[in-house]
Amino acid sequence: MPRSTKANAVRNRQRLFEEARRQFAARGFHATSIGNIAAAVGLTKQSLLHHFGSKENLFSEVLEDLAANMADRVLAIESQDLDPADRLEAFLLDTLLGDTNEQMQIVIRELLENSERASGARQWHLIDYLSSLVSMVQAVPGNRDLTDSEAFARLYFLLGAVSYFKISQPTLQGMLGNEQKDKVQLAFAAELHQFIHNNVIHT
Amino acid sequence: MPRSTKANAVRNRQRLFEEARRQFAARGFHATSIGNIAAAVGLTKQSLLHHFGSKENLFSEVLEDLAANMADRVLAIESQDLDPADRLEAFLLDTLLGDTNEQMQIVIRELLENSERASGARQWHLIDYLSSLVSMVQAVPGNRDLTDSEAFARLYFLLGAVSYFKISQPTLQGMLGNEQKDKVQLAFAAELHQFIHNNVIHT
DNA sequence: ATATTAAACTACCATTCGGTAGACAATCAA
DNA sequence: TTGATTGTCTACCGAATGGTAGTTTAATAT
Repeated sequence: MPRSTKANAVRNRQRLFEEARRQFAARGFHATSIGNIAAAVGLTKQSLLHHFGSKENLFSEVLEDLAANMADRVLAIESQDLDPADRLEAFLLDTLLGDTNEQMQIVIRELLENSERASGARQWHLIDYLSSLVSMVQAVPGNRDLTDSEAFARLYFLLGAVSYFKISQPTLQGMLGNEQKDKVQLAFAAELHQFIHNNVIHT
Repeated sequence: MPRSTKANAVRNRQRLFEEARRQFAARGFHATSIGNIAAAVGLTKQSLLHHFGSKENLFSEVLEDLAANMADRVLAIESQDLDPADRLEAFLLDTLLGDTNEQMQIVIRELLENSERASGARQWHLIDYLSSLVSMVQAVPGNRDLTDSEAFARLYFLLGAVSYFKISQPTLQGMLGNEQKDKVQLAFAAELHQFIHNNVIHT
């Protein structure tokens, strides 16, 4: 039984990382123990510390990866040839329906943490993300006359609705059952569509 | 120096309770220690346990109080003589601008927890709350033809936007500064108003 | 072949946590 | 007055946590 192979090392590091992201998203930073993360992938806590140095480091790495992935998603949408309104809707639908569960959970947990600890440079990842999205909102024909604050508010309105709905999924399923939950999700997407295209003057 | 007086006992219990709500909202269940709560009001952990039995009990009591307060707020709005659309807007503005910070934080934390632990009977408090709000949405003239799923989706859209915006306040302040944040909040409220009154056929 | 580095392990440490046990003082009921 | 109850305390326990130290094994470089 080999106790260390170079081939598995990078793979193990990746598995630890993904398990960490999963647990941080599901339970939050404090409630997650590095021992649990390591055990979940069949390693020990000390192997995890060997790869990542400390729990804080590991978490920071998760946050950086998350920010990069969110930026990638925006870029992927922006590279598509769509009308501004459709582009905005495509982004929100991607956020709503795509594999963004863990990201949304972690972002919201960070928003909650910000009321207590200063939380240093982390939010500066967020500001670039939001800026590009505000531009996306302002590009919609009906929104050209909006001030920056108004565009930001409209974006946050949409983003908040989608994020909140996303993290409510397990609760809604438990409350309404599976079919009803799907119906509501369909109606929610329609709501989104209507809101975005409401003021657009089609040319 | 008296170590126990009946007069202070009930007051101490109340102070422990409020400090607990504050810390649970700000840090979450796991990251909050009963020792910290007790120390913050000048008592010991064991006094807290005397009053509340266990950390779980204390938290449950906070949740019950929170549910009662949310229901009260709905009732207070419902008792006002307002048009249905104005009533819905009044409720959302109360949620947005009122002293509901800790409540929103705790509710969202519970929504996040629901992805991991079963979280038993807690969500059944939520369902009554949401039901009364769905009725409020359906009472708006323009919404009479909505199915239950559609009304629920519209409510959740609004409630999500407001909740997310509410808990983002500290982050927004740090990101935008105080004046900009207030401008955005004003624009957000306008957004809310427009969304609610958009489809209303005024009679 | 040998030395070095990397990756995993066992063992341990200091701290913190929730909770229990028991003592002591203050209030109230008899 | 006396006995019981209540509120608070000090002291302690077992479990879990993040992290350190040191060891062993496999791969790599010279």
